[in-house]
Amino acid sequence: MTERTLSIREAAAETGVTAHTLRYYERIGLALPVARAKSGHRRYGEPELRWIVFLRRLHATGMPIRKMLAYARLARKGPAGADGRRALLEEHRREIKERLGQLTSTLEVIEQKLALYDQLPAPPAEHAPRER
Amino acid sequence: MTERTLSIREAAAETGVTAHTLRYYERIGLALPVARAKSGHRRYGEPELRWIVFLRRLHATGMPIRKMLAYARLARKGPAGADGRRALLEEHRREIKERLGQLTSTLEVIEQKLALYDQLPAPPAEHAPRER
DNA sequence: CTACGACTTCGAGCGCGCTCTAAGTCAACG
DNA sequence: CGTTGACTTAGAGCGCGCTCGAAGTCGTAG
Repeated sequence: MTERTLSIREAAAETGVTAHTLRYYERIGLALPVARAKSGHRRYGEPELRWIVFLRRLHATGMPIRKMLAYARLARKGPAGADGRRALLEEHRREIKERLGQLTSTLEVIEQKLALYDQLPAPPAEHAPRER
Repeated sequence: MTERTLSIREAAAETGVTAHTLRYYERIGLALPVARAKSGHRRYGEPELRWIVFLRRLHATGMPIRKMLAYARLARKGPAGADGRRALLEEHRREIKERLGQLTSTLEVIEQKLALYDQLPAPPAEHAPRER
């Protein structure tokens, strides 16, 4: 029943960010001040880790820190912030879908270009191939 | 048969970047020095526009400018740079696929969270909902 | 008791990709 | 001929998201 807690180094390894970044997130208010050992050292539990991982997901999919911050503030308000959180998530869902489309269409463009390298005797010309 | 050329402003509108950015791309070597009117003003033709659009696609899908620069240099070498260009494109294809996976899995996470807002009487708790 | 190493805070610094400013030139209009 | 306005260059500045350095504290090993 002992709760497993991690040092900042371990938490960093677990979440895939650096210890510097964990402290940074805390000081800008993206994460709450975490529990401390009596030495003053941070101790991370499961909920903190899950929160960081979720933030990184949002960030990796293009959400800027300012928006994550807004979401974090709403989360701290509990039920009162539910509508706002939902709106932010819906907005981000839209943006993810947009990015998916962008990636997919560029993937196609690249596949086409690559196909040229396979099929042509001479490599495809690119804009202004001369070099002086 | 007259070639249609655009001013920097028009080219910017056409490609979706600012005139500032067009000049910036030229000075860092991402785009070749473009033709000039006798006034000294830049004149953009079709190939230049297509090149810029392609660069923006690469960039929008996560390619850093340094890599685009490497690609541009290879393109200027013509056939001699074909292998290198191909390798860069293949690498970027891999990264795009990775990003697609990341976006897709995060999209699922968000869909799940959103589903909670629809089904629960109380909104879902988030890490450390208290606000002092 | 001492030395070590992992932690702490605070603040400065950095790489990226623009973005903007200042000062000047040129062409066309009235 | 004078004004307007779109362009030119070179270089400084900026927002983002970390990243690092300095200086100090704590707790365990030898």
